[in-house]
Amino acid sequence: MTQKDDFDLREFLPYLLNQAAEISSQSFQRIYKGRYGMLRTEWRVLFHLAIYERMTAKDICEKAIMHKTKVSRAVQRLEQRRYLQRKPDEKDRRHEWLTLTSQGRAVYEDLRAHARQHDQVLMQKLSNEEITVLRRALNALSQP
Amino acid sequence: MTQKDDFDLREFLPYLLNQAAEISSQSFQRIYKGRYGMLRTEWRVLFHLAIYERMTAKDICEKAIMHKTKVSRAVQRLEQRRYLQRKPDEKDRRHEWLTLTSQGRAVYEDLRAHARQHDQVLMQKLSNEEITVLRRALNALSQP
DNA sequence: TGGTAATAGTTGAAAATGTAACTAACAACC
DNA sequence: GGTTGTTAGTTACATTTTCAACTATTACCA
Repeated sequence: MTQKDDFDLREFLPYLLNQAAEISSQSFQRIYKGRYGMLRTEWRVLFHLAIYERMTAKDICEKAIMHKTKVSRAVQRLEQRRYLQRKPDEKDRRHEWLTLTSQGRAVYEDLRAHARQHDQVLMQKLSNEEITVLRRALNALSQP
Repeated sequence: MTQKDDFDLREFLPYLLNQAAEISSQSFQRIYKGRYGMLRTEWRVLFHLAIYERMTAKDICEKAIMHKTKVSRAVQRLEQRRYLQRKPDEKDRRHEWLTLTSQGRAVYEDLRAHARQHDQVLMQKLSNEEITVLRRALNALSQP
């Protein structure tokens, strides 16, 4: 198991990004899964609604880069748990406006605290300068 | 859809990492999926074997940070397509040594060229300094 | 106005993944 | 030597995700 070949997989950005994303998500995943039995798709929808307050499923698809069926099912489950409410748009009844219930907001507040803490731990692995550059670079790469 | 709240989801590292990983993987995914009907797990195994030449499934689990069932199934499919061969270890028959066939190597050569090209495109979004720091940061974050 | 196209969102079946239990081979200890 | 524990890898089943087809509503335009 020795390395040959001039193409170093460990420098291939999609690979590196995937590894880092996977690992850095894991311990946070344990939190929302353990405390609320939530899936990754669900916390993503929850967080988006908490921050933007009022969105349609379409908005979430675009912001979170999730497929509409994923969003649709996450919304269903969050609604069942009474974490969000749907309200059809009066003008265009194809749209449904989604907002968190107070219960949903409470869950968000709790998870947000953990997210912050988790972020702190991750950032301890990096210098301030690295964090700044990393954020900038990740944002640049997230533009399709 | 206005923003409130002091915690900015868009600065949360696992979120940023996931977005960047997702977007930057997509166009490459179209390539290995379109040309060879491969899954992400499969190209990951293929690349590892191409680079390290000779590994056990366990080795791949560790290097690629993939669960053993994922690796097991990816290996099965790659074997069915005659991209790799298994050979039990003589000393310890719990281990199986995996190597690419010439066909598997040909597929790798092809995908590697695309990977390089894809990486170039991604890196055009970043400065040289950003690339350096990004790689270092991603490696740091990938240590569990 | 009526007919076609486009959009938001849902659903069902197929594919992929995660979890836990399993087999087979070896190790270690008595 | 036999029992117990450990390790590599597979399998079965439940959960999630993907893909394509679907409904319902609005937009476009002759």
